[in-house]
Amino acid sequence: MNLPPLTQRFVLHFGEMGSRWGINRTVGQIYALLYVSAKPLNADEVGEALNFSRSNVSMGLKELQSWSLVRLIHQPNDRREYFQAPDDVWAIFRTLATERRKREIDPTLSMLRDALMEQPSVAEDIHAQARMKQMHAFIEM
Amino acid sequence: MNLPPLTQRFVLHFGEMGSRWGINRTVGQIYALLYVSAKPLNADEVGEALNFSRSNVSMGLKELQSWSLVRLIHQPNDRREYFQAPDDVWAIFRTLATERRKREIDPTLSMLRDALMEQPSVAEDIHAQARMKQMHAFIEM
DNA sequence: CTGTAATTTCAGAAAATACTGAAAATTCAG
DNA sequence: CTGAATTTTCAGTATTTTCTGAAATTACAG
Repeated sequence: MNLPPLTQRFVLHFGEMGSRWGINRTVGQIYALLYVSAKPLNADEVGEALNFSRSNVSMGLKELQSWSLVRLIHQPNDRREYFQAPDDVWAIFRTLATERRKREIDPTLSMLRDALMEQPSVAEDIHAQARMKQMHAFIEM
Repeated sequence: MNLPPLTQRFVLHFGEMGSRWGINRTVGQIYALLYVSAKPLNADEVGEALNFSRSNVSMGLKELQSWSLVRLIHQPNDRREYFQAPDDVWAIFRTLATERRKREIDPTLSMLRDALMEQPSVAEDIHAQARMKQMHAFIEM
């Protein structure tokens, strides 16, 4: 990895941090690099800058696209795909919040809804269901 | 694992979900079990209910305590340690938000602060630093 | 104190996840 | 169409994380 010092710090930090989020080191670094880059980069440039295999970059970019965190664009007279991170920090935040709800909250809500429909069959489950109800009410709000 | 049906569903779901949060399956399941349990449980009971080794339970409970998600209590005339999940859902949410900030936001803020003090040495880093400034301002707010 | 019950630590095994290179698929200029 | 450029897929390998059993430590009743 051969990046200017500030960029490198930022990229490495996001790599570490990535794992505390749901994303992995590679994906975190790719995002960080695109975030601070002055111009869009193509997959080869990303791989070169971070020393990742081309296929790893491809997968990482796919994941970032699925999170809507990077956008794919084309340069005139260049067949390759270029990527950039949107620069409006507010928009990034909203995107992240939405995606996170979709992945972390919604499945739980639906599980709880299902469980609340059931008739508890033993004493312990009566209490358990009551607790689930509390949680459900809270999240719904 | 031999749990009543609703409890089991809840526990398994939290296990899966755990990985989307920063916690692992085991820890997620332990928390879920304590959350729906009508009474505090000791480590052996947890291990028995979930089929985890005693040491795994010990580590999981440690982690949950470090997140302030479970509380350690003692029963009269019983030397073992019992655990329960606080029942105020609001309090749980606040705890989680605090812990999450501590682990996910604060380190980033401090890295950004440091990076903003530096004098960029190359053109790319000038732009990178400007982007970091945007991010810093946003988080700070 | 002493001995037993309870908890924690930790090195290594097991499982899960991430990463790579090679091959397949896709895209598009000519 | 053709074929070169580009991207994607995927099976296998490498790395990281989780989990366990055995041993060490701690807590406490008598």
